[in-house]
Amino acid sequence: MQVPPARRSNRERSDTTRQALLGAARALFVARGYAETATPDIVAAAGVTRGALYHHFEDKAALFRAVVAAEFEAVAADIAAAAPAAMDPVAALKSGGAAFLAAMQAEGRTRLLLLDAPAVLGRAGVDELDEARGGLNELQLGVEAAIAAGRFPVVPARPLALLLSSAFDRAALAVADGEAPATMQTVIEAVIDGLAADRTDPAGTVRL
Amino acid sequence: MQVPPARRSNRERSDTTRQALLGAARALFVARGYAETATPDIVAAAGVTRGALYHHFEDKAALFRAVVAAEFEAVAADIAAAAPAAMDPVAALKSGGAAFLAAMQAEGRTRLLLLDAPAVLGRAGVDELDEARGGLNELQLGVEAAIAAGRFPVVPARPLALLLSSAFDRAALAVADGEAPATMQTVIEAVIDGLAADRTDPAGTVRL
DNA sequence: ACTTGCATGCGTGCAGCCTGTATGTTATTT
DNA sequence: AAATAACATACAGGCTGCACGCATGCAAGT
Repeated sequence: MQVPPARRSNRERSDTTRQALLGAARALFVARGYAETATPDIVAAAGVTRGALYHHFEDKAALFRAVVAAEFEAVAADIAAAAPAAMDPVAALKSGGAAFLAAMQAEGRTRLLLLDAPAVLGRAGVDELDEARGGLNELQLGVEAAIAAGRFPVVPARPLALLLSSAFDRAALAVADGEAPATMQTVIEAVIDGLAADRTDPAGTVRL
Repeated sequence: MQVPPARRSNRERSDTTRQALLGAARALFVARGYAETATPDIVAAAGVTRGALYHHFEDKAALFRAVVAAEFEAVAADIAAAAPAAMDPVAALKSGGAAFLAAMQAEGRTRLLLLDAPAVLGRAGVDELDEARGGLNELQLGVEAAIAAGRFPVVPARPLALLLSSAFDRAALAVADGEAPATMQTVIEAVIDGLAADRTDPAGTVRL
């Protein structure tokens, strides 16, 4: 029997093709990297034409940006899903780090967010997307809380958050490359504990 | 008057064109990034033809790899030039970090080594070049020394070195983006001091 | 309700550029 | 003088972004 073009609203059509493009693009970007992935391959996998791609996205980089934005969203969601919330600031940083480490192990996530994204979108572009959905801001708030509670040394919160974020990223990369998660988690906690231990020193301990 | 082709040895010819290519490529990679730099532009700037480029380098990525390798070499040289050498392990890490931070401020170095290199050569490829000329190994040795001296917590040295290296990188990036070097240095020292402070705790201090 | 006009979603073809290689030419080494 | 290294030139294939064309959804007026 004939299939009458199944009258769909424009909104529906757009959404489905956008999703198809984003899905196909993500898979190929992960498998081959941004530079090695050609738009003809993407649209073939998505079952549409290049016309559709360039109708929905300004260019190949814009498509990539959309994929990365969705990925940040997913990371934030994964972390939020595992959030125990209210606890002391230092413990919160540690458990947040663990949650981040776990969330980043989703297939291809490290390549997408930590390898290709900075080169394609620039560091600033990545940070923008990251901050748009929690990420860095969340971490900075955690650092500020730890400082305010007197558990961390009094240093500029944003720069410290940047360094910690970078360390978390590298840890995620190491795990994705085969390093034991427990090992990286241990080292991360050593760094955080260090910052915290530092604090109690002048006031709460006596050095012999 | 005529310029007789000035008989030059093959070695000389190769060296000069290689240098011209590396120099021109570096400048363009820094100015526009790897992906946006075309080989025709590189050879035009170098005053040779694409034939020469593909005679000396397997492909565009190989040329980039050579540029990156030279840059790591330069970083190592800059750091070595500022090395005060023998001091206590923790102080050595701090001064090493400062030297690294300063060395990375050379024009375009952060873009080359921290943004494009990971995407083009892969994390493993970058680490390989880095280790080939000191870099990570140096840092790992420093960490091992601090641990051996009982100044750092007993954690796997390599992973900790990775995290610290990553933090240093991010600090260099921040400074290149306009952040005050003193600020980043302060934060880095806070992290290192934290790791060190941690250590004296069980043995050398009494917690009240 | 109908149709008229416009906007949206998408397919197709084209122009320009870029990479890598094959082939030719000149200079150097042996 | 033969062989080889250092380059120059020409070419093939592929990719990106845009211009254009077509069909369908949609909003308004009557």
